[in-house]
Amino acid sequence: MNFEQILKEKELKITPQRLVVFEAIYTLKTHPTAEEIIVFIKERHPNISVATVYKVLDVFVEKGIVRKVKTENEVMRYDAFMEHHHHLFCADSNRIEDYQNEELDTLLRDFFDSKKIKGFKIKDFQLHITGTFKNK
Amino acid sequence: MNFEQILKEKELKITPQRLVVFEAIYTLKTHPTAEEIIVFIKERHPNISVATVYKVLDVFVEKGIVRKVKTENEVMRYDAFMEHHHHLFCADSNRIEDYQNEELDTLLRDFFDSKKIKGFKIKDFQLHITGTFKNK
DNA sequence: CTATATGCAAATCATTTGCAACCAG
DNA sequence: CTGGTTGCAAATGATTTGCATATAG
Repeated sequence: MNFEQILKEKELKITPQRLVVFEAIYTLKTHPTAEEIIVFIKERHPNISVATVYKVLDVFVEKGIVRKVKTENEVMRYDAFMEHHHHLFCADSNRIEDYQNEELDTLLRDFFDSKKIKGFKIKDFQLHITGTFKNK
Repeated sequence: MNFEQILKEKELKITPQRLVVFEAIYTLKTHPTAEEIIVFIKERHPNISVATVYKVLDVFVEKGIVRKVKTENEVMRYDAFMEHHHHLFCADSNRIEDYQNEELDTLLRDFFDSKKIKGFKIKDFQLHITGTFKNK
């Protein structure tokens, strides 16, 4: 894949910094943190600014070149509901709702019982459903 | 549910602060942030310390009384892999791997086609699979 | 009593911002 | 040229920490 091509398609200027951030993300295949990307970059381009890396990453996410992975945190949120359940995330706001469905759980459990994931032992799974709420 | 009972079971001392945090989380049904919990609490107990709320929440999570909801952020992570896919989260480390499976996607798509979620329009879904990696 | 828990203020740490200088198109 | 980009240093904001004091059991 050609970085310059992608930038051009997204109507972004081709700058050395952007190419370098691209290179870092594509070389680090481990869902790197911004921190890790910065370390990687600093090794070969000590002059690039931390703020610039963040800015470039923001633009990339905005343009759909790169995706943020949902992980444990954020502004941390707590859920008192301890039963196995899934979540509905509103695409337009911070609203989150619980979603529980026995049938879905059975479906998934059966699926993973028959189709194991090589080298991975499943403890639990949770579906993150993104969309929009109609009411309210 | 009896808060004092739960604390006792978990071998935690029953303190007014813990009861108040409990009350906040159970009253706020919106997956509150620590911030929101603190605001709620401050209104009725202006004397409780912010640091204490964080400490209490940490203990609750540790003891399995409350759960952190996985959301967009954390120390933010970026993924260059833009195709629809799921994630394997290592329970013991920060390792995350992509997981892609056509069959699973079809299964889920079919499920949600027949079983709509009331008041919610699904745009996308992503399965967060937690477990342990055998190798490495 | 004694280990735990709390409160305070200072410290951390990722991320953001403001703004002047820079450079891609 | 000229607006989009960069770099710097300072600002922000959530969360944590150290430590002296308070308190549950």
